[in-house]
Amino acid sequence: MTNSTDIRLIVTSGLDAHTELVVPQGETVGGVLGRLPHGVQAVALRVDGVVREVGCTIDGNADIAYVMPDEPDGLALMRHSAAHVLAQALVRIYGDVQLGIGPAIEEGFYYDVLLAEPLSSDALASIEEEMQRIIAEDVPIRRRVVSREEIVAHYEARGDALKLELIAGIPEGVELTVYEQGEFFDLCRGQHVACTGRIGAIKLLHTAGAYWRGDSKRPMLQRIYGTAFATPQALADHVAWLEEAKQRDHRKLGRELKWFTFAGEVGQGLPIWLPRGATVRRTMERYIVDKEQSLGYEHVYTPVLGSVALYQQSGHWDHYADNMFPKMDMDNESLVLRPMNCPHHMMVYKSDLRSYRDLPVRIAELGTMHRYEYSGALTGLHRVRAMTLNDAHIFCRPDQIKDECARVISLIQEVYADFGIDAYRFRLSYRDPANTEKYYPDDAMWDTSQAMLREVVEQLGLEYEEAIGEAAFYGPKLDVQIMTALRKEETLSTVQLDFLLPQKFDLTYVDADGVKRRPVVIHRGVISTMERMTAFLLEHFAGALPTWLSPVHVRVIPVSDAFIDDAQRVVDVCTAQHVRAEADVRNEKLGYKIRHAQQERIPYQFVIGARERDNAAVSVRKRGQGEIGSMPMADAIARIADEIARKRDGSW
RNA sequence: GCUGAUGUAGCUCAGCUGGUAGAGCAACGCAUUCGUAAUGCGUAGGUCGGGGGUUCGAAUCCCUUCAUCAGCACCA
Repeated sequence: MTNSTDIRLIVTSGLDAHTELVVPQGETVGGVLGRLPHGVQAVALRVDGVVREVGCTIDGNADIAYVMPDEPDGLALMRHSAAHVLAQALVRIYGDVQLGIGPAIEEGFYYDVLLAEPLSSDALASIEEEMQRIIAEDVPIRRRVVSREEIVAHYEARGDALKLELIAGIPEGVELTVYEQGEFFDLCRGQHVACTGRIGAIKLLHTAGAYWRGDSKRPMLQRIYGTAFATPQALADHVAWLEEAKQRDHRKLGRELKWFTFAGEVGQGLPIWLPRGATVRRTMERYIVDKEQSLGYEHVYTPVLGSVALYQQSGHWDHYADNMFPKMDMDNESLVLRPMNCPHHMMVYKSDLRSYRDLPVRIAELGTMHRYEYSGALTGLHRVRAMTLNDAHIFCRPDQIKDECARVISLIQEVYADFGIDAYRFRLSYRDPANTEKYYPDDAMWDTSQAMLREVVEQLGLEYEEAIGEAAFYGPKLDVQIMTALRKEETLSTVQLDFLLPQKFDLTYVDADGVKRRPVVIHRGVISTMERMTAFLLEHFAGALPTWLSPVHVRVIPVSDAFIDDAQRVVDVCTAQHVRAEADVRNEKLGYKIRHAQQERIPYQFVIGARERDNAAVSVRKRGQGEIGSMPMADAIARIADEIARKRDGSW
């Protein structure tokens, strides 16, 4: 018989789906798991869609599902608990450690701590050992509500100013909870796994500095990064992946493939494009300029220097002076290396009287600019101090905004298809109204422009996410976010609506009624900077870029010295058809040269021996595919030329 | 910029507690004239990131400086 205080639970998905269970009202998640066939494998329950840890009670009828240790929610619980175990280990080993915060993150967890001594990798190893011990002890993790007095007294006794500050930041009246495990407990909102033994496999990865509460004016703590997985195998797979990721690092590939270098003699963050990399860059530049010109963009050249007054007028000086190279006072001017191209393009617009019929005016440039990035921010080609942006500014009437944005978005989509980039997301970046320092203060302008951008994206039916506080100081952005091969998210393309610079530069056009009106500016970058795009492509393709973008399309390999002249003739035919080819005439064996061509990620190899010479043929090898066989030279070259022209690699 | 780590041949790295620098790959030379991911032998290459100090003696210990890496903060 069902008691009136009983509740009915239905497992809706996963293991034991469709199982029904009647339990007393107020039964715990742990109790429910104990009654279900596979409940012991789960780390928590999803109750009506909400994750509940084992100590939670269930107070009414509900749909439930297991939270398994290898799914994202389960991993998050486990990693959060692992962070507590890390803290417990630190207290055991060091005693007087102040604990900041220790959350689960995307691929693991960290804990920010204040410790008298810096942690060496040996120290990390012994902390990890202590963590293993705590996990082996399999102590229960219990949630307990505490009074403010009790918890404050505890942390005062421990001298933990960090925790005391966190507590002080929690409003009166909010319930304070701690999670206890053995002799240790941590102020925490939860949630956690049932006991330390439920934490599968852990590994501490590295330490780093991190500002307390993310504020560069506050002290720096030691952050210890680690990760946890359900099984040792899953952890081993992750560690192996980290190793593989290192092999795709664009700095490593850029050096190996001789695309670019950095020289201390030239300066920090100032890339030197070597011939191979320069060929890739020139290919991208010619491509995008041709494409933009075909779409009504007008390409210009403007100088890399600009007057400080120009940046004061644009407002950039107030926001970014610290990130510009210092000004040069010459004659009666103060000049800086330009950190962006917008003001120069404003002057292009202002060079003529514009009528409503002229708009939209689309001014584009491969704009070289220099920014004083903080030394710690410099990373290969990804963050540099000298860079060239595929930049453009579209000056249009308000009624043209949507159409122009739509055209930019479709350009972005075409370009990504040609570059072989298929996974990307759209992000609307808004201002953070609370951050009055960072954004131009005009609420009406922000409301209008943010709403307008959202409308464009919705009308195009694009999926998007929203990010508060990611806008430029002058307006909202539509950013195109891509996930790099190293699983870092970054912005490649951007479309920005700007009502501010037209005011600042007093831009006008003459409308149909003869009245001067204000145009709107759309800032947009499609292939980003040449530097950043090159870094991205190297990592994304692990150096093996689509044929049309590869620095060398074909390596011609004579079987022996006797065929050097024949190989050279093949190179000449390729070159005449704009197929980038070079011969490997070193005195080495065939297999050796093929190996090298493969390692250099050259898309095609032509092997030339007696059979080929006698038949005007080449023996084709394709990167990643191996030997394809002999075919007439003219056919092979035509086919590759066609792939290059279409920007699509075919299968042979 | 901040915290920590690292810096040895073009590249990847070895060199224990101080005793005077080594390997593989690459380069170059010679032999070989080769059929689809490494032919053999040989040669050359380093004031151990720079500067200062301790010491009879420093790649090794200390100080300082520069650069790089991880992360933080920043990213128009």
